[in-house]
Amino acid sequence: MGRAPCCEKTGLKRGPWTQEEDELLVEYIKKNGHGSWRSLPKLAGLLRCGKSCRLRWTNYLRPDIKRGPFSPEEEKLVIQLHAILGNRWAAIAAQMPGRTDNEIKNLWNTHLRKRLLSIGIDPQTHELTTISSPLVGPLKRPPASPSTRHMAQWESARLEAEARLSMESSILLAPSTPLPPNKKTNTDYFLRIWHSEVGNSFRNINIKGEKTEKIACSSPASQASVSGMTIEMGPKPETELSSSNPEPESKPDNTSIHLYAGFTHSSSSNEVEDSSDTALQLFFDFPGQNDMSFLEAHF
DNA sequence: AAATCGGGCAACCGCCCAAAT
DNA sequence: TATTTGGGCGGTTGCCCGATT
Repeated sequence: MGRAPCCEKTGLKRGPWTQEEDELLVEYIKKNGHGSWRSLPKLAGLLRCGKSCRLRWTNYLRPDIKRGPFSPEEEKLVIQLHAILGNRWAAIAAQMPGRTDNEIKNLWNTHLRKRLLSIGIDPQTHELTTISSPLVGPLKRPPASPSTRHMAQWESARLEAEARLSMESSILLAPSTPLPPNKKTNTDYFLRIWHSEVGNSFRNINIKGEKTEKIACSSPASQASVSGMTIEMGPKPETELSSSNPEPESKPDNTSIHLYAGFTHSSSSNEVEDSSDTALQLFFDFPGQNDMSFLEAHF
């Protein structure tokens, strides 16, 4: 079953948009909204494919687009979101108001990818591609599935954020100990993403039966009881290492959060080591200090 | 001054998915 | 239920322009 082309290719203009075309498109959308992209070009008096109009609008003409170079903070955010979401540019763009998926994709392909490569970080997995060992020299780390890694990172972020949130709420109960502003941002940021459509899509994938894994946490081993909620951090108990993995929405009970150093994955014990990987470190450090410094140091 | 090279970015292509029929 | 259609997305291309030779 073939698919009909989105529009007639003949007689349509292609290539760069002229100012007149831009004006026609903007004027039409301001008056009528875009409605059906397929019929828009004819109604707006444009000799363009509907797809081309949509692209021009969403990537260039939309009034809420923030143009200009990316700030170091934005670049940092792109790297961190890419570590979680992979090449899902639209999902990354959704977390960065004013930036388009195309812009972010271009930034990644032309700048960030090369930067990561040049400092020995695999831009797809966000892992160090070589680990130097004092005994045997550089070691090649075996690759892990990107989807597996992203799920694990999602889980890590969510659980750490929830743990922080519960700690913060207990701190807030004691007015004499004000909350550090950066901590609040961390929690809100990751919980916001987790509860967005992006996080939801990951939860849905999980429900559909995709492989899941226990989560990572680089926090030191400790245990705290906060407002009736137990937060465990540290090495994972042996009994749980072999158990099947929980669906992200379902915790063992609603009063416990377990943050283990290292995560397991049913298909590969190598991935237990991933808790120390650079991407996670990058991820958890956001957005307090300027952790782009590790990149800047190389350039 | 001219030719070549390389980076950046806008735009296109084709696939996927959900809604409509 | 099967098929069609439109929108959205990610990968890729190709043009433009500044830097270098």
